[in-house]
Amino acid sequence: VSYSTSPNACKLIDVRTIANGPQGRERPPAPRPRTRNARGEGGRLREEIVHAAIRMVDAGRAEAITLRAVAREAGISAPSIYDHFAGVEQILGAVIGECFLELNEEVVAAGQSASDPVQRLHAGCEAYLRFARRRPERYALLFRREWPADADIGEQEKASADAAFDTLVQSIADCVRAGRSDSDDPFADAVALWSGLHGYASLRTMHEGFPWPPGQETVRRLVENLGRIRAAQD
Amino acid sequence: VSYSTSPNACKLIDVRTIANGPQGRERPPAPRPRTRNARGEGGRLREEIVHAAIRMVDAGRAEAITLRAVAREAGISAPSIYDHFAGVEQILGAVIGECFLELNEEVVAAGQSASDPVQRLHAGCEAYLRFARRRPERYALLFRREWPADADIGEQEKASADAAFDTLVQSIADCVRAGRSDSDDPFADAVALWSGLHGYASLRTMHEGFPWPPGQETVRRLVENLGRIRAAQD
DNA sequence: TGTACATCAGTGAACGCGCGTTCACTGATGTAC
DNA sequence: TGTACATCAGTGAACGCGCGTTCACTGATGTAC
Repeated sequence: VSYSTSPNACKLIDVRTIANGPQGRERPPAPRPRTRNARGEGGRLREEIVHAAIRMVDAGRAEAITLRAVAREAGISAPSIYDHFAGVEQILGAVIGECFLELNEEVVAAGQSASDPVQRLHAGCEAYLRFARRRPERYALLFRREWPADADIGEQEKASADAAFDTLVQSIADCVRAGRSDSDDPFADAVALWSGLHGYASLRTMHEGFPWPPGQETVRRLVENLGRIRAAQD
Repeated sequence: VSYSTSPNACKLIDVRTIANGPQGRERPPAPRPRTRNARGEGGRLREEIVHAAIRMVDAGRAEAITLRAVAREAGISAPSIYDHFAGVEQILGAVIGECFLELNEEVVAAGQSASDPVQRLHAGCEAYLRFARRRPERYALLFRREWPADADIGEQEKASADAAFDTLVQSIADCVRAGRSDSDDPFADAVALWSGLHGYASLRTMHEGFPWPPGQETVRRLVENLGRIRAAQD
């Protein structure tokens, strides 16, 4: 049953025409009709809500995320949200959790790609910055907002964050073992390197007018200097 | 003429008591009465508005900044704003401009404090991070929000930003000249260093639970590695 | 096999609120005559 | 010196809007008897 031919749709249009008087205000964009989930599948709406919110983030409308706006984007009525979330903060928490997992998984995967430890370190850092460049709105959501107090970041997210940061620490430690880094404290140097990566990702997207050094130049400096990489001896 | 004894104040209270019915809702916090500016001094209100907004930022209520909320904080009626600003974005632009000047001036001043170039570099970077630690809400306003499109950052602000960044570049260049840095490109290294400082300032205030290395440890690593400082030869 | 009922997956209308913006106004102070 | 007037620095009431939240409801689908 499509929207334009359903009896309900006709009724809606009639009512609005009358309510708006003869001059007739512009009709709001027709909400695509949503076939409700089958019995027992009600939980699917939770996913749909989260993905509607992610679509808003990706479209640069993160600031406009409200309970009603997410409901509109998801094609449902506002009260339906409450079956799945206590409020808009919980939705944002779920969005942050999902994006956070995505970032961490990409970093970990990249950190396993090469055999040379210096290359692995570069690959992990580049993966981090690639995410920030490919999904600037998601990255901003993750690192330029306060996380809602009850974001309820789960064990899975915490573990993935630990794994991603550990990729960095271990890469530096591997470089030390291979005689390619002078780091005296891989953890402390990883903290500094993460700071550098985040700062660059953040400033780069914010201040587009700044005369940034070209290409991978800054990443290279961050990784080599903060990872205390020593030239290969071959 | 104090609020409680002025005829106007009495009238207001009466009206409210009647409007709220006999049960009487809680009265809103009495707005301290504001003696209006003298004739010809109307421009002062602009400053008062900006400082009301800064107070809100410092109180952690930056997200709650609206035209009406700023007016309340300033002790004036909402329409009075329009004599001085086109809207809340212009207020925020002025706030950002003022905070930006403050940060840049502190960095420049610190960068002139010592005679040893390595000490000057450290001093400038520490001043940057000190601002972020002392005024975390202002720092977040400057670097974790989009700036309003019509923020109208003036020439003065641009010049001070250039001066502050130049302090960084010149400090590194001075270190090179003094044989204390291996930098082959002070500008590119300053970009990396600024990234590191911003990233650290930003992450440090955001993720308080993280096991940050103690004290100045991370700053030291950022400055020495990204500034490519060589040990003194004495 | 039929049928009454329970459950599920939502909806529509309504509420009170704070918001941005407009409009006509107020009351003190300076100024021209 | 007096007085009418202009200007300045704001105010108060009102508007329409989108918001979060509540409530009673709807209509399809499964289930017990």
